[in-house]
Amino acid sequence: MQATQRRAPTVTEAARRAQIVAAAIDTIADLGYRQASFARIASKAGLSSTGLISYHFAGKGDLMAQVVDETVAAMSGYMAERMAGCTSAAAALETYIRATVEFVAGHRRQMKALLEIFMNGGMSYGSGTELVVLSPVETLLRDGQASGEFRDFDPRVMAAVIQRAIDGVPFLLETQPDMDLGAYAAELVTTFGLATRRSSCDARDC
Amino acid sequence: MQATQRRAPTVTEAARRAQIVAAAIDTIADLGYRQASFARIASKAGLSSTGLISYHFAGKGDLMAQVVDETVAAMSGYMAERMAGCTSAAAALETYIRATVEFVAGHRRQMKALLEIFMNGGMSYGSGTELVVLSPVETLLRDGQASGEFRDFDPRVMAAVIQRAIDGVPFLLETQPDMDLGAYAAELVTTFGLATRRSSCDARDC
Amino acid sequence: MQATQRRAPTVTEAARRAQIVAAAIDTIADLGYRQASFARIASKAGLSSTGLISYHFAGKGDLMAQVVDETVAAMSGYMAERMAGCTSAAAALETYIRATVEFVAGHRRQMKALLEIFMNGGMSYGSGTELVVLSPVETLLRDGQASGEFRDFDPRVMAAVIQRAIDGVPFLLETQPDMDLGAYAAELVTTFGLATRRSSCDARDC
Amino acid sequence: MQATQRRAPTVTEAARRAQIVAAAIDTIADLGYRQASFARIASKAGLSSTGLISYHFAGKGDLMAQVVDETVAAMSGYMAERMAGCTSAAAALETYIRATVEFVAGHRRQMKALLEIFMNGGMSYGSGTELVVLSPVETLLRDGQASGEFRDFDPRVMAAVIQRAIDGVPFLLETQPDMDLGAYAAELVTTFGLATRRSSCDARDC
DNA sequence: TATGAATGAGCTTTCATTCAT
DNA sequence: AATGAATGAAAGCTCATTCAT
Repeated sequence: MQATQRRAPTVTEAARRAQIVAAAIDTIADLGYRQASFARIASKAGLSSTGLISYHFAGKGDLMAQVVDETVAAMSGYMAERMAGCTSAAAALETYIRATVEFVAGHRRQMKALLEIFMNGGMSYGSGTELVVLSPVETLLRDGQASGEFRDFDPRVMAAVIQRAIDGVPFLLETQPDMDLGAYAAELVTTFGLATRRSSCDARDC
Repeated sequence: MQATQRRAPTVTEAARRAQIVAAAIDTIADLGYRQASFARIASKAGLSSTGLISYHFAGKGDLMAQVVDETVAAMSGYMAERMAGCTSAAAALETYIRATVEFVAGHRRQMKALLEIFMNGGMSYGSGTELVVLSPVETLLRDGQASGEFRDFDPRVMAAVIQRAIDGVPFLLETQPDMDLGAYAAELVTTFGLATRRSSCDARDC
Repeated sequence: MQATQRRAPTVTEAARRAQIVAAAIDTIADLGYRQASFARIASKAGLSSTGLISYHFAGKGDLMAQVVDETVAAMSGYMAERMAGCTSAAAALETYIRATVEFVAGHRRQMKALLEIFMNGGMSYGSGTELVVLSPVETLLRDGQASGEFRDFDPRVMAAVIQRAIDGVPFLLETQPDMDLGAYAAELVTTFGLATRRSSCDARDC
Repeated sequence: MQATQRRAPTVTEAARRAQIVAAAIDTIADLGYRQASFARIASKAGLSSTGLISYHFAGKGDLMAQVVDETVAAMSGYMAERMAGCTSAAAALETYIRATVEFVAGHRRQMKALLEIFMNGGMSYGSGTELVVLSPVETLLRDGQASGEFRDFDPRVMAAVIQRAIDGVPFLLETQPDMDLGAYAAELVTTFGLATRRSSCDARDC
């Protein structure tokens, strides 16, 4: 019952938990959520017993939640760093797209695991992702509309569209592993630039 | 035996199969792919044993393939009807978006089941979706570029973005069940209209 | 329940039963007893339903008993013909060995099926074979001892040894399918000639 | 997990495995291979679930292989001890026959199980028996021929005949449980003595 | 006489979890 | 803190058999 009542974790415990979480990510990425049994995760982690996982985590759901938390935290940190210093909303959007694509491309195994968990575990896509990940884009879009940079559209819908375009990267990579992600990001930047900004004609008084 | 040698199916058999497929869709939609065991599907269908499912289908994969086939066939029929008579590529794109959103909204359970199967079963998203569902959009976009209606973009990337925007409807509906789908479709039409068409400035020789 | 209460079988019924028995032999010979399910037998017989087998036979045991009966009857007929006209016991033994080896070699599928059933079905080797097949050899040996041709040995033991040597042919054929069965029979004839006959030295007053 | 990665087995594990193997032998001997399901073996072993068998053995094939290994090892040890110190080939053959009959008679349940597995499991009689059990006799016979003790016969055929005569003991015991095995062995010794040795007439220059 | 349909028990295997040590 | 052992439920699948037509 160690994992349920939150006390300060020892160093050893933290290390074990991290090791197990890492093994879980690897296993899910390699074999998919369904094949990622405790037995296989323990095997990949070099653990002698599945009981050790049960000992450190309250259950399978708990372990998966930790995988999600860790991955989302990593992404959040990366994004925060990259987004700092953006002046205009348009620039922020471009940065957001490029940075996210880059992160997704550089953490393919984590993203695959994340996706598998969202689709498979009880964790619903809506309740998890939308609140944590969707929001920043929507905020960004609202800011752009307020400042007059962006045309009038439903920010929630546009945010969903953009987010899903970015989240689609893993799928594309599965089909075309050698895809040029810089080009992909550039396409998205152009596309959503055109889709969001006030018409350049208007701007140029046509 | 039934499932191994292909004969002309009897009326009774066709009915049973349809009943089982329907129960499978319901079960998957309600409980998710992982919980959709033969036992639960049989229970939902009011069958006496899981053996009857094995009797009518070669295995779980076969049953799931039938679910996919049936749903895709329904969507294809619907789309074919709606797409007929589109003259310009832009009109075709608009119709495609509106029709697909409508269909998805009107067949939420089937779409949920479809998604679960794609994510979970052996049926890979890439091999399944891309060929069956993604392709028509890409073709449409290529046509528009060839005719000069659309600007120069990567049609595969744009197709993926559009398709994912549409496939996202079920997720949005989960969060906001009362969402105005007509408005959503209209937003998408506007968005991808702006994103794809040759700049109006160019058209007016700016 | 047709198969349990013995009435005169119609021509059609006899044909069906023979067809099913033949299919059972083929299936067992090809796949082994364990894989020889009603489904597979029906499939090999070109039958539309396993129910037809249940209709014609009281159960799986009954069907297997028919396979045994039919094969044993065929062998008995063949042996009776070949054994006719043997004068001395030694000649009879030689003929018995050669004829049985020939029959076994010429009906490998039936013999394989027979063996599988004996080893697998409830039908015990002792109760079935010993009474039906073992006896003639024992009788033959006793006759030879009575006439003074054969030395003094336990006829039951010798009969068992001879019979098992012959029954071993299918096993040898499995390992060495191109084995020369004539040579094998000749070896057995010599071996059991030496083992059974009164010493030639004694006969020649050494 | 246990069954997949080979570690040094603990005392407890070894005991459990031995217990399960013993229960498997008993079950097969009592009910035959086909009825020897994990459920029945577990029940006979007093285990709480079939899962425990799967936990200790990689599968049914693995368990059966252990049964075979254990039995063959026991027999090999017994035979090695008994065969030591045989000088002539004739003496070796006699010892082999007597010792094997004794062992078979004293381990009827194991032998029955062994036979059932050979006939039923994937373990083919040819690949298993011929190499492990048949060979020593054949070698022995070849040695006797080389030394001039034995007459000229096909050693493989003779070995097969001898081996099958010995393997037939369980069947005979099934019919006549009170059979005198010493007498049986003596009969075999005499029989195969006559069948193999160079004619005494030749020896005496007849 | 024969068929398609249905049944329910049975199979091996995998699983997350618990527990004594 | 960690291990090996054990548990029992659940999984997908096959089977011989029954039955209405």
